Amino acid sequence: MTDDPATRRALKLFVVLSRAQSAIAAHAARDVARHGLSLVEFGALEALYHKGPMLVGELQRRILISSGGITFLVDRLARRGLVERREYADDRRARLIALTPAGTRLLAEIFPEHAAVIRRAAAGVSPAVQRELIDHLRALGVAAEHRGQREPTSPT
Amino acid sequence: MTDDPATRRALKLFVVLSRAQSAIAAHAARDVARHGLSLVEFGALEALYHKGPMLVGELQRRILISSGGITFLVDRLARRGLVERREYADDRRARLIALTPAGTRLLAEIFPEHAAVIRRAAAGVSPAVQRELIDHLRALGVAAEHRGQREPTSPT
DNA sequence: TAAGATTGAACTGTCAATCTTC
DNA sequence: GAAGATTGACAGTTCAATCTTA
Repeated sequence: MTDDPATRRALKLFVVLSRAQSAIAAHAARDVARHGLSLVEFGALEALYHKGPMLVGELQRRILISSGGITFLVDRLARRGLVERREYADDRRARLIALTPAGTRLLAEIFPEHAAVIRRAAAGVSPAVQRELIDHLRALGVAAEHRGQREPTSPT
Repeated sequence: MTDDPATRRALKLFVVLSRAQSAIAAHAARDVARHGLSLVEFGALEALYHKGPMLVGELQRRILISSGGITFLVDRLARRGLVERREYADDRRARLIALTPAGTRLLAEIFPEHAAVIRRAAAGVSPAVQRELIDHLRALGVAAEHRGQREPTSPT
């Protein structure tokens, strides 16, 4: 595979990181599916529920989806009466997305149980280990993101 | 959001876990895209490169894709001449998937640089922290997977 | 000219049904 | 009847092009 121990370690880390993420995501997805929602749909609703109305682009960056994807997603949620588009006076190109009363009610109903599902899925490791994981994963994520800031243009 | 500290911690853990995974995956995807491959395509080729030929179902479980998805993926890779389907004498329902010489050459060419990309993406945390992360994420992932074994039937 | 959002085409993945072999 | 693989219909995403406003 590779001889260099640092490289082997990094590859292993990426594998276990991906597996753990997908194992917990599977629990989360199964839970929200009971209410006819995908994980991405739930993520958008949850962001609006906890942060309040936000611009389409803000929501897009928060849930890591393409610009075309966010438009289609908001369409879907709007068609189901869970969110609505509002005009944004400060910049008439932009639109504000907000939960409708029905959307707010739905989230108030399903969020607590969803949070409990995540809590149980993570309960395999102790609180102390969870705290360590949070710190270290945050550092790992931030560093990896910053390394991506510079585009893959060849240095002239 | 939630008052219970254990629940808050688990939600936070899931968020940083997802962000770290996707930050590293973004580097990996950008790297293999230079060769016209998606991350899933690369994952399948890499499995075959390091483990040798395997049954369709084995490959499917290894890269976490649906049964329809694996057939479509193998079709794509076969059309590009990177893998081939072989008959499997022990069970004539099954098929063995193997890299072609061209597929093997491609992986020999791109794997080292890909591994280096992952190594650099993970370099934001020290080797000691990486080792801890590997152990704890493995425990977290295994526990979360096992909890999924029993279906969501209510306890009687 | 650029930035925010949307559109339409193309692609990738899932799901349920099916075919073959066990 | 069950298991391995495939198929076809469909849902969800991305990408490039476009429209509107800054």
